[in-house]
Amino acid sequence: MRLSRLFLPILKETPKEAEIASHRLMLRAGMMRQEAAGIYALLPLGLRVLNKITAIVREEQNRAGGNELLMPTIQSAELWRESGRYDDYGKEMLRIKDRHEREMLYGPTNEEMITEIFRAYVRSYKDLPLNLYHIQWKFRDEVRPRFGLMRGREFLMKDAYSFDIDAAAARHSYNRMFVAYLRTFARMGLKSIPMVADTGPIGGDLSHEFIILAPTGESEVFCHSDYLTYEVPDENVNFEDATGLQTIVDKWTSLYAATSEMHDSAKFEALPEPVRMSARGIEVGHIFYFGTKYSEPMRAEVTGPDGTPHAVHMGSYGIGPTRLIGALIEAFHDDAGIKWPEAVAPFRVTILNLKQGGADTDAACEKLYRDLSGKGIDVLYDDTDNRPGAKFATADLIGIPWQILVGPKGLADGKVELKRRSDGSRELLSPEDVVARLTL
RNA sequence: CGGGGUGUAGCGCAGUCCGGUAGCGCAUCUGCUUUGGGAGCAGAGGGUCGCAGGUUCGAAUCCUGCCGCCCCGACCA
Repeated sequence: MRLSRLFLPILKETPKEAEIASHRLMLRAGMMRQEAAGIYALLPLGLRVLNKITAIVREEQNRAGGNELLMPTIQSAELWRESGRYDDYGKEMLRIKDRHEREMLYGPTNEEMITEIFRAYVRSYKDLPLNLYHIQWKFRDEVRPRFGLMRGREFLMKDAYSFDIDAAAARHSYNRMFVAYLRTFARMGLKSIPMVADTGPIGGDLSHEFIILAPTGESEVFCHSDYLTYEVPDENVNFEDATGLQTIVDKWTSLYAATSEMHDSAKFEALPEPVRMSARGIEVGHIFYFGTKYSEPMRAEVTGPDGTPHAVHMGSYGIGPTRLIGALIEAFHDDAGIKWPEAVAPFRVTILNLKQGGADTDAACEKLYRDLSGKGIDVLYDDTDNRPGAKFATADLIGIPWQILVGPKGLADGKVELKRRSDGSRELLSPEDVVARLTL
């Protein structure tokens, strides 16, 4: 993509409504535009990041055994009356009426609908375990939306639902998601720590929040510092091996870790002082096991080996991809702008032509652009006629992991400069070596 | 939902107290020069002053009502 043709409305000055880094930087980097309180349009750069995030989420859900489908955003009130949540959910649920005065709602979550789909088709324990998920927009009418995408009212959510014949099998399903979540966040460059969580209005008795550490995080968290050194299972982890998964989950839940709401200061103080870590965190995922809370009232049953009906044991598992955009920026930025991890960067590399219109620089940039694009690399070529300083500022702001600086000085020696955004390190290389380096 | 702010050009702001027909910086457009850390000079365009009433010869400014948005708290993927 050529920058001259990319719709990238960057701002030099910070819009006054933005207080925290991610909100400020998303607006400045032209990633999104606010349309109403807690409601945002994603611009091309923001959408690119979101798509990278959802691709990783999807891969890991599929690897763990999930089946992707897509449920609608609008749901019927009747379904929610059946589960008893229509009245319980309160004002956070956006209720609307269609032209026939039928009561509808914009889904804040999908337990009811997925249960309805499940019971319509699944009859036998032989069809279990089953994990269904989708990635869909949700609406929760937050009293006070804030922090840009981090707490919007309309947000994208990956929500998965598991169905099992009994509690033991459900525990295996829960563990699949637990491990998938560890992997999902790690692939984005994030260190996530599972913490025992309050189950809230969704209900149930087994739940973990996945918290990533960021200095500007919303909540205060307390944990054993050894979690920072734990290895995340690699892609060869066997999700069918219930015992193996349980071992991993046991390890990741054995040490103290709690958000401030669940914090037990006596337990925490009992830890040796050097391993006590208190930090700021952002919740990016939440998993629940809630047994038969929905399957009983909604009669989602299968016939068991004994020939009698069994209400299925369910779990639900959420990740907020739009929130993750903000969380990633909170975790990876400096005064100059965003520092995207490569896995989620909108472009992997950007070429800065420091003398646009110069015969040598233009030719060198065009060749680099062709060569890198030809290798399937997401490359952004800054072919605008801005001065070098402006190009540096833009590249740093939008946070592309690799910058290739092509200027008359270096080209005189046949060299261009490869700069790494994350640590600012630079290296003088021939254009061929740069291509080789980036295609390793 | 309580408390506190705020609304003037795309963005950041001044002007409001003390009424006289709207200004600054950045951005945008044109031209020339410039090209390794947000360029310089010259010129140009762009605003129903959040909305609706009212007071007045005259309202961005005073009065009344409404709306939007932000921040702090209680609540949450």
